[in-house]
Amino acid sequence: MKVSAQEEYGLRCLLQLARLSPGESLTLGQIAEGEGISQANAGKLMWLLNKAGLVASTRGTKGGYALARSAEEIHLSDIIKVLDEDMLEGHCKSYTGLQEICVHTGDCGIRPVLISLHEIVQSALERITLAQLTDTESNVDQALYQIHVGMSRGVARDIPSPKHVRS
Amino acid sequence: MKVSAQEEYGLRCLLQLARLSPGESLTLGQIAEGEGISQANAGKLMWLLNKAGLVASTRGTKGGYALARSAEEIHLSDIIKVLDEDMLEGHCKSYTGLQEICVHTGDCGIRPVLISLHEIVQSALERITLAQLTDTESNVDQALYQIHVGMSRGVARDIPSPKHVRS
DNA sequence: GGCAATCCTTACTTTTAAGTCAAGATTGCA
DNA sequence: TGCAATCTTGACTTAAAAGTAAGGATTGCC
Repeated sequence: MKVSAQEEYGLRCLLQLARLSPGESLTLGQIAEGEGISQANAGKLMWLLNKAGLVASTRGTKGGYALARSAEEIHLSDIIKVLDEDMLEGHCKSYTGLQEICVHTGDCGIRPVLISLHEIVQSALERITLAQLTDTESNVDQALYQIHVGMSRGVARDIPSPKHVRS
Repeated sequence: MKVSAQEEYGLRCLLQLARLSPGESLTLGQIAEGEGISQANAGKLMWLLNKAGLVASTRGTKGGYALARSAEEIHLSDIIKVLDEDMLEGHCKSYTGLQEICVHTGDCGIRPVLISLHEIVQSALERITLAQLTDTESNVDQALYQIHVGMSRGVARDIPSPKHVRS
């Protein structure tokens, strides 16, 4: 249950764009340098994000990338959805997309759990915008802490508070 | 952000053991057959779970696997932790474990978010036991729905209720 | 028009995760 | 003791994800 490299770097590249002033843009070279990845790799990520309508690209000299809409209107859920291709679809194929068929048809105990987990993560991601990530970050920490606390209500079990939240 | 094949199948194998009556056990062959995977593959998973102290194995004829403690005492978080080797450790190495080093030292914006996400998932997993999964399952659906609802409190945003929860 | 800067796209290589195989070790039973 | 059933372990093969390379297409500028 990890964030893939594609998800992580795609998110990071978008973050660079989110920090630009209106009208500015970045070239592939600049984005790649900022993340310490190859231009080719950054190109692939930006292509995906472009195709999904999250970034706008202009070609030719003076070209580059910018967000397709304001950072306030882009939620992490949008981004992850794009970079995490084969989402849980199909009938009873494995959640990972590796097994096309599995022996558990219908009532394979853990499937509802996996789906619910996915929904929980998705809910969290829907509450965070790119704009929030460009701030001082304490903003996001607060939001995530809220979610954390929210979860613990109504269920009898202690949750350690996130260590990185500055009280 | 997917559940890996190893996590999914490991969990499923444990579920088989959780359904046994006290004193019973299953051989590798039985476990493998139950999941539709090869015996070799099941062997690898059980070995990991054994090493982590979640299952107990006995060798020789009449041997097999059983849970090392009661299903009520095994939380999904325990299981996932074992099957998802390189957890977020180290300094600023990528969350995915692929990049040993990255250019973002110190304040790489998204890291706190990734960690918080991980904690959110972990919190959810800590509230579900293997025992709950062996029940009618509506049990777990309820628990997860609670978490879902809990999250939405205190944050102004609509969350679609999980489709698979039978009202 | 010509050239340079840039994005676009496809095919390829490398690395990692997943899965397999086979030989070894342990136990129970006749 | 010997054999069959079982788990254990390490090396190997295969499949998927990640990353690279290179040529094509578009644009702006002189």
